[in-house]
Amino acid sequence: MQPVHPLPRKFYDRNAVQVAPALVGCRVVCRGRVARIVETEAYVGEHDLACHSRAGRTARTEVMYGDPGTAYVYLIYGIHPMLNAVCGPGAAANAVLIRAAEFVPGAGSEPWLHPSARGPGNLTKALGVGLRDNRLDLCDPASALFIAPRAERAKPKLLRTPRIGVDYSGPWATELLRFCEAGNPAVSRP
DNA sequence: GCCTGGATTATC
DNA sequence: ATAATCCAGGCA
Repeated sequence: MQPVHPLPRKFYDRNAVQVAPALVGCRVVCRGRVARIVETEAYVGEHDLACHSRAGRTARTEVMYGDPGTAYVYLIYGIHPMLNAVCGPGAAANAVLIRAAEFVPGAGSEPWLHPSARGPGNLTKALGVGLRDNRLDLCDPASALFIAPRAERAKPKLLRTPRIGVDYSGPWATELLRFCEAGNPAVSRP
């Protein structure tokens, strides 16, 4: 078996709208558990009214201005950690939210406890991603958390839809910035 | 300091 | 439809 190696920093050093579709099919590796990404969302910077960096540099968003390829993990509703990958270009404060992934048979991961439990909160729970993982370098193979390229050759068939849960963001609520693998049952919603 | 609300989920 | 649960961000 080839050692699974992380995507390089340059992969992330571009707009989230480019990175988000490219991450579908890639594998999240967290402390020995592996999951194949099937759903992502792009948050495209300060002008995006659904993006946390709309507030500019703050204690929370500082990580988004750091190196592309850094993990941005935050707590939503006081309950669920959300996993993001910081994108660029440079310090453009873009990020991709990893919303759903599927169990990979024989890849060292365990099946999800509840196959019906989907969505970004359940993903972090299943993988063991927590707030302590905020600011981890996703490009470091020694990192407890990183993302590896697609195992399969073919690019997944993608569906493009508005993002989930951003109704407050006015015109940005309808932008087609969510990318799902077509027909995959692990996607949080059709 | 105080107040509001959220990139969600499970349950009624 | 709504509670759970807590912190970031805005404003005083």
